[in-house]
Amino acid sequence: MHIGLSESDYPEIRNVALFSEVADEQFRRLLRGAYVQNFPPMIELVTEGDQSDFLHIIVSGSVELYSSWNNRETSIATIRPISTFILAATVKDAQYLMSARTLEKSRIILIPSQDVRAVFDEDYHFARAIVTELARCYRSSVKSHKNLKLRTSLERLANYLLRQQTYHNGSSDFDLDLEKKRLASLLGMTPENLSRAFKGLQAYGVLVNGNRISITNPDDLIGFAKPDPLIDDFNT
Amino acid sequence: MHIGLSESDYPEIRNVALFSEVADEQFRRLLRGAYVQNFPPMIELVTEGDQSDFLHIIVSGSVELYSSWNNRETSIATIRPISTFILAATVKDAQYLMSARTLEKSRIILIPSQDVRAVFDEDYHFARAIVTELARCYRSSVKSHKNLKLRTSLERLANYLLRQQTYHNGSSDFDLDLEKKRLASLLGMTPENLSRAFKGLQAYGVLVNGNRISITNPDDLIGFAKPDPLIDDFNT
DNA sequence: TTGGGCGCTTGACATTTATCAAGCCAATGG
DNA sequence: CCATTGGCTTGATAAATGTCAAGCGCCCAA
Repeated sequence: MHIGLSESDYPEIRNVALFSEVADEQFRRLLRGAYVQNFPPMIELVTEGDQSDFLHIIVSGSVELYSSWNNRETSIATIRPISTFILAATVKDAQYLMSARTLEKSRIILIPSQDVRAVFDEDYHFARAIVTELARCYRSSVKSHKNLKLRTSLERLANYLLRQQTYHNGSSDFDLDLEKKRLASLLGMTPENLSRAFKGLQAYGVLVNGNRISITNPDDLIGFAKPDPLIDDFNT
Repeated sequence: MHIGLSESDYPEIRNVALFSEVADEQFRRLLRGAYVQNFPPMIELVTEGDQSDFLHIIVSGSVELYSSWNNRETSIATIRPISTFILAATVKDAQYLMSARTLEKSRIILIPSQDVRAVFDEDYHFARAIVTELARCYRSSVKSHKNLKLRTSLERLANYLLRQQTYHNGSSDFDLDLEKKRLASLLGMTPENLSRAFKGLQAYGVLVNGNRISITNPDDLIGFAKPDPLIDDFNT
């Protein structure tokens, strides 16, 4: 399963925003100790509480960040290409706060954490990129926090659907790209409650057929969901 | 109310971790456009949605970060000296995601955001300090998220009290340093519910008398709260 | 000094959300 | 092919949390 990086992988990685501006010498240094691996679904990549060994970058597939306490578990985020995850632990040389598992067959780049910290110290562009990425992650976390505390589960679901619709270029029909039980956990509710919440959104023109969502009356749904860029726009 | 910085303020600011390693020249540049201000209680320092103009550093007093949506408001964090706040917006040159208000009379340093970004580009030590601080904030936010989703309100209160006890050097008696209605909002519950939650913790040896908390049976409370460093330790 | 406001508490009640149990259905593997 | 599994849904019920209304006590300003 472990495969060292070959030169043919370099252009793909260069395209990751984090690396696009790094000087060639530092770029090679970063990748010297790196691996690319293909993982099957449902493999635990990272365990919360472990020391940060590698910075992970997902190139294809999807990864769930989740956390456990006292026999309960909750999904915290779903990561899709091309993105890093758990950068903060790498930067701080600290324990992981979340676990990570593949949801599908996924291709992941692993860069030793110590190399990331070393190159951070040497290459200004890389440092800048790390800060930007960290700030983005932090702001996503704050948005998520606001979403949880300021909205009911029905409102969270409504806004989730609107975000998914945007992601699917505004199409009125699209497929959920998560199992419903994971979506429930991500939204902070039980699967049973999610099922009922979908029913509750029928009143606002949401039709559900298995994984297929149809939004028949967007204005109605928007009127209910009241999406807010300071919560729902993951780019700002 | 606006007071330009004088040289006598410099040592105080130097002690802020963010600035302790910055080269003299860049340090002076940072402070050239900076202000120190003393604010009365309940002054709104930052409004969510506004563009980030200044990096704020609290030197004395306390500041509440909060957020609103659809006529609801929630407290997100309380900031105490010496600490920055809303660093991510400054770094990204983006809108504030949270509002901030003083809770008490507070002394705040304001550094123009553009100077922060400029010195970041010039001074490696400052860049390193910013990344460390950002990572710390991000991790705090993740812990907070876990706290909210994995625990009931009673468990959140119990763990809050244990953290406060630690903060007060493990003393069995201490005063709450927040109004109860703000504590309720911070913990994601109503004041009524908080009032009942305090009653519910009597069973675990928590006595409440106004703002005074006595923890008569710490082991019992710990047994119930199950504190976890990956949620409750704000230093890791 | 006193009246009003505010924080806090309490009780009664409503709503939201979770839990438990059962059943359906599609996918999977023998 | 059938049996099993797991995801999903539904109904009944329970638990957690919020809302509304009232009252107490403290502080502060008229």
